Amino acid sequence: MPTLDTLSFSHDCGDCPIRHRAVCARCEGDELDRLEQIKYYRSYQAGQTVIWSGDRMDFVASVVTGVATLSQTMEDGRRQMVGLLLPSDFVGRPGRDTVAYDVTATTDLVMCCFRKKPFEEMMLTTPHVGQRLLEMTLDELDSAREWMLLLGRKTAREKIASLLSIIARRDASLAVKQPSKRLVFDLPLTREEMADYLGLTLETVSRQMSALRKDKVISLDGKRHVTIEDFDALQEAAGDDSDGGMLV
Amino acid sequence: MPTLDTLSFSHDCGDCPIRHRAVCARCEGDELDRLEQIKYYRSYQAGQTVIWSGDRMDFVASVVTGVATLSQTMEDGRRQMVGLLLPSDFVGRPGRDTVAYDVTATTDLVMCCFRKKPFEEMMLTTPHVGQRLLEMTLDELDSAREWMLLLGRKTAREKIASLLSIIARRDASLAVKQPSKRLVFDLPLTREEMADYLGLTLETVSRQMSALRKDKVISLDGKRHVTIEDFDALQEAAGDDSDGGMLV
DNA sequence: GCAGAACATTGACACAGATCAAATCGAGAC
DNA sequence: GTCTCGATTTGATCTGTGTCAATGTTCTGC
Repeated sequence: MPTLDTLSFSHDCGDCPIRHRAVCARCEGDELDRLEQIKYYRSYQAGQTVIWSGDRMDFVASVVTGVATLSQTMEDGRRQMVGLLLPSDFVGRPGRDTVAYDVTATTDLVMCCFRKKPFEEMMLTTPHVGQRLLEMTLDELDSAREWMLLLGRKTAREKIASLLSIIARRDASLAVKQPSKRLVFDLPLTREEMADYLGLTLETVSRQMSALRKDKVISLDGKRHVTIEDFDALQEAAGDDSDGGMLV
Repeated sequence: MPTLDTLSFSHDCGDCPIRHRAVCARCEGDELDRLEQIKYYRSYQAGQTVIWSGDRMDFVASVVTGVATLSQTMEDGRRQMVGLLLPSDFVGRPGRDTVAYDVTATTDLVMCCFRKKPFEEMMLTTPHVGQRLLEMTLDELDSAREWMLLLGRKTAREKIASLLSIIARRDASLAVKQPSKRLVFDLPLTREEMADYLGLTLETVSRQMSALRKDKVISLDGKRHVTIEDFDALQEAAGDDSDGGMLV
């Protein structure tokens, strides 16, 4: 079960967005200065492509606000999303200089970038940055594997419920603090993007959203504003090996 | 396109199997001695479970000979393979002490293990071990994402062709050196395991294997011994964004 | 060589989700 | 307000893969 810890933000970072996931939590003095020197911000509009697969990528980055996706496309146009980047997520591969995926902004997006060369040099001299990056990569590998279970074995309804649950856990306005049960958030994805995430068609996504609404698991206000009426029922529908909390 | 480099063995390691993927290629003197001290071998028979999901795992390891799988199971028994470990592959997560997947030997298996605690200490004092581990983890993440495309968007025939191509590239007796075209190897997986890899049922796997045989893309000698009659046709059938070689 | 078990193939049929098509909704432009 | 266009929903139908069931093959131990 993914710990809330790895999923939650940690906005104690003031000026240094990469601390969103605490890459430099243990950096001090000099090291912070060095990070400051190689960092800059980039903004993209909803729908804009950040980089195309195969392009040279000369920076690594952390999402500050907005949502981006990684996706792969086959020659005939079939598309599969392989990464969903929410605020605090990291993108970029120290040690490789072209990207293997299209990176797209699905909402307006601000990223905090670090020029790659100096970042890599910093990794060599500052071991805990590399260690933190390893942890983050292992977490991503875990979530990729969870995603594989979803793609390979879950039904359409379970896929939708899983996606809503994933987004809710990270994105839900924490204002609504009722431990589980009702959660409110805005979907950062179109039906088509949801379909690309889940390995479905957009029509199936739409039908299953309607079905969950009819079953009173969620309710919709407009197309994007979602209320999860019963989080436990949603988890149930997601087919997750739950036990809800940390019991057992 | 996965480089042959990341896929090929590197058996220049003599006594130190972890060098299979060159974790300690740059280790010398003292460091090698330390690795020697914390290492030991384990053997498993085909079909044996190495560890169950949720168990404590107090070692990290490298596959010396044989094949192992990582898989996830849902409460109702649906199963998805999420990792395939061939010789030279690494398993284990420094920094986390329980496993999230069942690890199973699908053939007789020998692993070279390192006790985790001292291995982690070694990572702290020997940065290049951590760096190499980061590279390996990033490679695994790439292949997990390739796998996600397969699970989410490929047809049954494309899935089978992709799997055969993946195994062939790593496993094929390199004796048969004809650049592409004919390749011979033994499948290390049963039809059911192939199905768990691909998100299919074993019946569909069997039917598609028969179809590829009828179309003269492969031929079978017994159930397990496979000859790829036309590697290009197989790649074609896999729907891979090829261009076959390094042209373009 | 034979019995039994595990593994694999093949067939008939069912159904979840894809495809094709049409209707409806909603946000911005004017 | 209302026009427009993309996003979404809904409907009708088709199809690839799953399911259930029977049969065939290969390997092991005796």
